[in-house]
Amino acid sequence: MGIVTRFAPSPTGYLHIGGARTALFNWLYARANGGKFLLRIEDTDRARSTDAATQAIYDGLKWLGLEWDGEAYSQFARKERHAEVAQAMLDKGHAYKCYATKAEIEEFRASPEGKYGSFQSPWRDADPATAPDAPYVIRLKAPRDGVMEITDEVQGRVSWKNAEFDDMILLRSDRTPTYMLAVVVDDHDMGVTHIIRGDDHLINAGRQSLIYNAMGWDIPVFAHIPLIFGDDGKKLSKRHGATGAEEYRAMGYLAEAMRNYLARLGWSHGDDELFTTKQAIEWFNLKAINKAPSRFDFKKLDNVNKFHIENVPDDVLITGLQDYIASQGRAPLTEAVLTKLKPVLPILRERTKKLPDLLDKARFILGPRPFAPDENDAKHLNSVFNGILKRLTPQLAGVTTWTKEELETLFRDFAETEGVGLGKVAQPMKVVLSGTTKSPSTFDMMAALGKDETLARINDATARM
RNA sequence: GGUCCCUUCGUCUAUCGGUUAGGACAUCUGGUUUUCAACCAGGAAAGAGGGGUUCAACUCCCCUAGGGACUACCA
Repeated sequence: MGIVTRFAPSPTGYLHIGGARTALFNWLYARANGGKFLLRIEDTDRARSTDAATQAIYDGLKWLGLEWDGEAYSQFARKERHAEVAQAMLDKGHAYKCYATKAEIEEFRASPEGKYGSFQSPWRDADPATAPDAPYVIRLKAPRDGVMEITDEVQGRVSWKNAEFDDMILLRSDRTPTYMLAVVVDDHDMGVTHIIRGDDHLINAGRQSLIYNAMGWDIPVFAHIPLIFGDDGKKLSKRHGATGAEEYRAMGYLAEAMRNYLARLGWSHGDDELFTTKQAIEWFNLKAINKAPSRFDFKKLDNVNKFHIENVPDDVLITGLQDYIASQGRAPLTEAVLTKLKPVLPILRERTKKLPDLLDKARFILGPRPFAPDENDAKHLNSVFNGILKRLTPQLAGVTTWTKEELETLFRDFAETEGVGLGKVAQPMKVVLSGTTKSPSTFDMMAALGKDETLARINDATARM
């Protein structure tokens, strides 16, 4: 029973992080059930839609690994079909032409009764013979009695009195469709079986069901997911920090981590917090989606990111790195660099929260020799340490098994005979090897660098002191 | 104003009538450590309020409060 989901953003900006999660849920559900995940750009608002925004949505989804099936649909391109359906509704008597002008409607809204009820068109039951030769909109002839009930996979059963719904406009006077019409027609034509979207659309599910019924179409399964808020419980906006998916790439988050964090925000699988996308696909279901909105927590995201930086396969990490670098407008890492990087990846991944941190740590293997010490770390290369080096270097030169463990033992013994803490020796050595103390462990670096290179760097440093 | 939705530690959440209400992040204390850090041990921390139903309610029902969505020829 082919499941079809869709993500339908309007291209008026970047890909919002809330939208990204909606897309993720749709994607997860489709993948979990062997279904299709479709993308539709809701570009019927010509004034606000831009190609750049459409591209930003594509880019954001691609970065997040949320590949859609087939070509993306353009809602605007389907306007003839929308008009056709509006006409069909007219023919079936479920819609009517309304000649009320915008001025008349506004006048009604400004009036006392306009404060409460919605606009009731006098043309609903008017004799067609009295119709003027003037522009008109096509309105839905919404039922006045009865109840509209929908069953939502997340919200449960929700109902409204039909009287609550107004005769919404289906086709504007310029023959373009409104959102309400376009969505229903497109979802129907695209064969969408499950509509997973933000719960700001919950009422629209009722309105749209009216159209489905009028056309005699099957109503899809609804799942209205709660929105994401900022840490203060208000709608997530710029002042909370990043709201665009792209920004997270630029900050150095892994797509795998974003998928994990976003999936876990509002959905759960018992106590599982850290999981792969593969697991998320296996576990995902609509029933476990929470009904309450959740707040975005950067601290937790950092923690999730740290986990994935540590555990993701090498090629995924490299891809993430390249994505990050591209987001900074820098040239990609070359093959030569990657060859140097790959062997030290294990020591780079430890204790790193974000991709730029990892790159910082990689300086010891990538950076040009000799290293000019960082401003804050230059103090380590003082005369005392110079003396220490004089006694230590010969010992190092005599090492036969150049491993992390052997070196650590040697340093500990050495520090003990010197009568100083290990930190007094190992810490300045980091500056010698990398120019900074923000590096991997001293012994990891030495082991990775090899004996000759290590000795050469000590030489560089003593020349400077 | 009206309609609809939501409400467990600071945060994300588990619990599907019977638990000392569990976990994770953050936080605090102690330990360890060559580092931005990490790790180990331990602590503090929650069912919005009020009524019901029931032998028993975080869990079911109602009310109140607070938050949110919608109420466009936007989507």
